[in-house]
Amino acid sequence: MPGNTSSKRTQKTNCLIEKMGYYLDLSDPDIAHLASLQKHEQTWRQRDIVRESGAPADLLYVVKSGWCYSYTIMVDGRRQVLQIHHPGDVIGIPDVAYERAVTGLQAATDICLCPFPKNRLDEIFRDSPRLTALIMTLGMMDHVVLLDRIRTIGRMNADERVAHFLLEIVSRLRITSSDITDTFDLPLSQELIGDALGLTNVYVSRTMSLMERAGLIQRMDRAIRICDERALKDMADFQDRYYRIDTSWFPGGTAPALEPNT
Amino acid sequence: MPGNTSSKRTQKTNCLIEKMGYYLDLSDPDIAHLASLQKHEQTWRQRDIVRESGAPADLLYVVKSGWCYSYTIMVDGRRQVLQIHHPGDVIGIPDVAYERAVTGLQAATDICLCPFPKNRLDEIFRDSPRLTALIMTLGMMDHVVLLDRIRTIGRMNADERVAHFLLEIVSRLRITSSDITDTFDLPLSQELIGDALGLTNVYVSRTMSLMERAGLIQRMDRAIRICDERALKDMADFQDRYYRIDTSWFPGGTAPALEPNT
DNA sequence: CGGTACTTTGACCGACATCAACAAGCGTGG
DNA sequence: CCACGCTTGTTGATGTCGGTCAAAGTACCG
Repeated sequence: MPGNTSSKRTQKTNCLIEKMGYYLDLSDPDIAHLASLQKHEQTWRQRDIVRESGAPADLLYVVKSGWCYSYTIMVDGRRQVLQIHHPGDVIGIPDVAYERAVTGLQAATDICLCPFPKNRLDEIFRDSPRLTALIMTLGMMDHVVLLDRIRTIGRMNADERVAHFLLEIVSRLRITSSDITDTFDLPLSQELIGDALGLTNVYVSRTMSLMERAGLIQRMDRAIRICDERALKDMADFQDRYYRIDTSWFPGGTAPALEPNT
Repeated sequence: MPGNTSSKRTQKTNCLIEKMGYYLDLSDPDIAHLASLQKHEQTWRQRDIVRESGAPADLLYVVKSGWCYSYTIMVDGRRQVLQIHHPGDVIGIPDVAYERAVTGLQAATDICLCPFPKNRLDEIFRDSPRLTALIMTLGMMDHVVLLDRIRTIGRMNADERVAHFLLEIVSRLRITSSDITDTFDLPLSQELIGDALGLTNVYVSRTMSLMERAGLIQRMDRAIRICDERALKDMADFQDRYYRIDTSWFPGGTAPALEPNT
């Protein structure tokens, strides 16, 4: 069993295995596989650029600690933040389809990532159909989260967007940190949040101030407390995409993976 | 055969195989697999709802002819169109992760789809790692297209959004119809386009009129002619995600699939 | 012919952007 | 220890892009 430190969020010995294990019973070989993806690790400081958009897309990354984000820059300099990556996430699955990275990758806090070459996926595909299915499923979850994001940006106004954003973050954190209830640290600038939601930093500030005054949330330093989760969920029409997935179709039933083929 | 119109575009004998074959040399067993997914077919009339959001997500669909789209409805009745599906597309890969469908699915034109149960994917995973990789890759392409969409909706103004939208459609059509150069039929109402781009039908109308007056596009009935593709690409910062993918990491090299494993 | 779906155009309005100024916190270097 | 720059958050004044509402025109279809 992956160890349990006393730290609140990031310092689990192995976030990836913990996250995967949340969804599925992992066999020993599967655990070994996952662990081997994290042999090499590398750290970056806050605001460091891990990978530029357009760079060769030969690496994937497992987030070991800290937060980072994928983004694109428009010709006129505007930025769109596409995804926030938390400990336990595998970054870059979509880039696998292309020779060059579609998005940039930047550190939101000091981070530790474990890069691994994308052809390592190939091994997993051969050795463990069950792990393959899980990795695919995690990719599809990301996909669905993007659909939610499109809906949010395309058809919701500022306060609904912010509410949705906060709820998504909490849901995500709750997977790997079951002790999180309503308060969490949000190490993201309002400019970043704005760039994720298609708003400006100024309007994010106004919106969050209003939400706080309305008693929906509370802010202490960079920590956020969700005061009225029910109300937030209602206003943002929020669905938790992280809580539960369908593993019924996975090869090998719900038991740990059997020996691969014949 | 479902009624055969004289139409020039959709009535290829097998769009899925054609599209897959565009990216990869397919082995005979692979072709057989793909063909078997399309044994059953079913037709819907324009505006019919194929599947409601929240329905059991046990089926995937291959589009045989016609256009349809995925969407979500907000509590206040507003709609966000998430994806347009063309002949050859596989619909519902992301729904595989969940027990219930995340999006609704509706016919934009009269359509013919081939539904197949999602556990059929399981077979493919076992039998053909190469086809597995391709299906995953197609899923990731969709993913990347969604990233583009987020960028478009989040940070671009109306004319840039429309330009991007049109270019994406042409790129997509060009995969399965190499004869399309600059003119194509666009069987989508402006309301639908607006719902896809986070705009209103009114403003889509205004925008397209302006673009026509500016000589960027030309409209005859429902057909669109891209008059100045260069200019459109520049204004929308458009990247073609469909033209070329990376298959170098696929199992079995670039040759037609070898016998699986060992 | 009447009904429905779709497009177009005009008048008006509002949500959010833009610009700008200020304050607070923090790391760095003297 | 203070000074400085940098990043971040807040608040106000003003502007604009796209929404809303409404009406009229057109095409299609039963």
